[in-house]
Amino acid sequence: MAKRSDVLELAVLGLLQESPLHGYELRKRLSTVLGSMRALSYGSLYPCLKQLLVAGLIVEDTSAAPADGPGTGRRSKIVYKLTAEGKEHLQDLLAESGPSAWEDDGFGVHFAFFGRTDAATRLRILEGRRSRLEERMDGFRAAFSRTRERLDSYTLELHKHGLESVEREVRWLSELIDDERRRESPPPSEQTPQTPEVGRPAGTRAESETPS
Amino acid sequence: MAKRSDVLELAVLGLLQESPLHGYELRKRLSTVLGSMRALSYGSLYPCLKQLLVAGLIVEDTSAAPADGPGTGRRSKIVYKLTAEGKEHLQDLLAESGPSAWEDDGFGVHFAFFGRTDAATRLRILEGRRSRLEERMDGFRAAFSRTRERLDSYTLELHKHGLESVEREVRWLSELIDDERRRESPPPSEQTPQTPEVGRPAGTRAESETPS
DNA sequence: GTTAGCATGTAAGGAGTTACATGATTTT
DNA sequence: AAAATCATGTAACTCCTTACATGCTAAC
Repeated sequence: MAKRSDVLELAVLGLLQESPLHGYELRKRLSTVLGSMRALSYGSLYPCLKQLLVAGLIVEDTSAAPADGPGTGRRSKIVYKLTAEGKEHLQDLLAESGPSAWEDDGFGVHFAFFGRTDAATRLRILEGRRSRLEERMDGFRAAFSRTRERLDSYTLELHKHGLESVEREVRWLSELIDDERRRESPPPSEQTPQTPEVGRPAGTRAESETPS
Repeated sequence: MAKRSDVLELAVLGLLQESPLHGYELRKRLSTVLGSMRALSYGSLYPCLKQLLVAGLIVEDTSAAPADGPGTGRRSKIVYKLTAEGKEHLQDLLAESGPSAWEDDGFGVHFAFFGRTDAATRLRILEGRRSRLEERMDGFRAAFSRTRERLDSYTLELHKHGLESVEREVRWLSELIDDERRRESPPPSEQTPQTPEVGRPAGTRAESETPS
């Protein structure tokens, strides 16, 4: 029942499912693949790996051993891979669609693994995230009108920019949600009822990519 | 030389300069006035106030005492105000234009108090923030082109949205910087050399507010 | 052969949260 | 008078970072 911050756990297991990795490489991917997540330190990563190891969710991948060292078990890299339990646990985490998947960090990580998430969960997470942001917008606007006159212009400008950022993300989410819905129940399909492009996840062409 | 997280310290001192407040009210304003900052708990705020108190930067404001209580010093609210030292220290913090003022949280708080910050510092902070974001953009784009083919569409979509968000903030900052520069050295002023609107900080009309 | 980067870890501590504990004031 | 909200605080705990310690490997 260890807590282990959840998002880090999901991120690590998710990346390891794609391919076995050692810690150093894992950390780099956490920065790049999960753009949302700022680079985390080894001081966080290695203890986390150790916990996952003792929990039996990952193991050292001996099949990738170079076996070129002299004598006793020499290896400079420790490559980890998921166990069966780890895969199962990852599925549980991916099926999670509660508040933890709507938070700034949590959402980014969950979204990054949408390719491995089932459609219904994707939709729940996107909608949860959106209503979370709509709440935040309401708070913004309330503070806005309540204090309208007695805010200096810089504070006002900051609020305006923040509000626009949130509105922008809501629009983005709405497009993604529409895409998901279209995939789930495609329109009556007036002609050529082709399969709904299973290989191509929704949302690939949102905003700014004009159809050539 | 206590560290005290710096941004919280700045936020508290900055708000108290505007008007003396008690802890409960202070916390509400931290959420609204400083929209960037998510609501922080009393478990953080009260210890911070205590530290500022023993550091001599704030004092309990006895002039605001209701004096309606029976007998010995009865008051349910503890109103804090800045001391002379506190004001001085606040000025030092506001003059800070290093990396701590470019970070996500730090920037928001510093920006919120730009009304009390001198022009040169404002410019340095805005430019520092912008180059920080440009670094982040470069990282994004590098990861983008390096892994272009082997990213699933959801991850790609996430990166695209993140990149566009940063680009948008950079444009916003560039407008603010231009405004600041215009205020500092107004153009040769072809006619009617009026004073450069001292009462109205720059950047009040960035984006989306079309001149009516 | 020495610098730079890869690779793995640990110990100490900073910064903030949750949960708890308490009581006053206002509203219903 | 009960319930909600205002108001102040503490203790334990979580999560993460910084700084340190170590050694291997590749490049110059």
